[in-house]
Amino acid sequence: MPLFALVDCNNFYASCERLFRPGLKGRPVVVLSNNDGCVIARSNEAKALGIPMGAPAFQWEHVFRRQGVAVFSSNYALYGDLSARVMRVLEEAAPAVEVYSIDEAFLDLSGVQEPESFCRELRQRVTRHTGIPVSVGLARTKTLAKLANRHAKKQPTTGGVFDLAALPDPEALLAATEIGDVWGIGPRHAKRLAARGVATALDFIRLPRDWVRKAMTVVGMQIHMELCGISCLSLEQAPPPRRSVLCSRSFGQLIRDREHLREAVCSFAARAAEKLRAGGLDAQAVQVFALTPRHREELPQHQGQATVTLPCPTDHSPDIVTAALRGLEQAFCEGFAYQKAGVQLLGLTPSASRQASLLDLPPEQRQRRRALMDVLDLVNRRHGRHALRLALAAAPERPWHMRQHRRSPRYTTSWDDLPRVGE
DNA sequence: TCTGGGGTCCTAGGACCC
DNA sequence: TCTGGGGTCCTAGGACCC
Repeated sequence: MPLFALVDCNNFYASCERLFRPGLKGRPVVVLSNNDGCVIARSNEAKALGIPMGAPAFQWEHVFRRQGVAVFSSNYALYGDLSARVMRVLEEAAPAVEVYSIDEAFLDLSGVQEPESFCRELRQRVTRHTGIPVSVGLARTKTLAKLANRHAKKQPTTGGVFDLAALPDPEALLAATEIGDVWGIGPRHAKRLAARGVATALDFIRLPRDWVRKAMTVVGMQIHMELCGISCLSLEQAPPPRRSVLCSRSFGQLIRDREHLREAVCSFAARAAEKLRAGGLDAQAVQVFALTPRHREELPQHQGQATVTLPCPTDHSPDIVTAALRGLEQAFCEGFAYQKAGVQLLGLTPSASRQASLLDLPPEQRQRRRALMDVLDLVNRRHGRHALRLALAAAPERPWHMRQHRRSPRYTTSWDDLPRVGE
């Protein structure tokens, strides 16, 4: 019988911000999304103030001020680095680890004696080595381990570790879990299920599996089985190959002007191409989209989108930018005020296995193009992401660039931002 | 004034081929 | 009057996750 543990960092981004500012201990902390748009992480104190996940920041500004909430723009350089440290501790301690997201990992503890005390020891180890608090849920399936983890987080009596597999009556926990809180059940399915009288995870497992399969596809059926203790999802230690690369942003102010949108799309395409090369991949197609604001019904709405297929797979920034701008010509409509745009690269294949094609350039020209991209990436790695950019790409001082007024220093990834002790 | 960004998977339906 | 069938590939849309 398999045994899974889910290790999840508590309020991860908020915990990261607190790490180098001991003065924030016990104070409410929130972290905002890109563009300082909405709340994406909250310390327990912030949760206690009733600030919901996803809350638009501007609506809560008065609470932030009145309650002395420490507010941060998101600082992914910091979170990514601390995440890697947490994962390293897990990998050193556990036999098999699947890094599931920036703040979560599944462990396979099938052969481990005394799994619960193993997890308690592991939990302390992570805190000792990284300063990040974590919770651990144990169960026979990944979906149940998620549930166990929620319980470990919410119930202080668990001491941050909860073993559902050792419980004599696991149905009690299912009965206490709202269906929308089950991993894989989103708001749409929760609503449909509610209409059928399903309020809890226990109600759900009592539905006939055939019905679930029909109404919620094989994905729903797997959730059903996993909640019943039948493991369908295995530990994935090697990350699956990427299928797409996306770069999109909301703008600090609406864009009506075609030229400005071209600049933005050019920057996004160039950034997407960098990510592509970093992963050693080529793209076969470039998709561009431009959207008007979702929450402004008084404005005319438009969702423009176009896909351009490349003559042959490439990771060359100018090719990708050119294709993106062609796509934009189709997606863009004069007279609308756009709030967000993006470039997505599709049909990814490893550059190493690139097929020779009749449309390919002669070898010496290919080498020159390759060398150019190598230099571009090298300079930008050494001197910052915008050090070298294509002529069409937006200058960083454009007014519609995203807002990030409250970003903390890059304490762990930038020499200039190292925390100072004893000042 | 102000509501994120980056991913995955599944299915249905159309195009296309033989 | 009557107009095949089966397979594959691609895409769009929907749903979900963190």
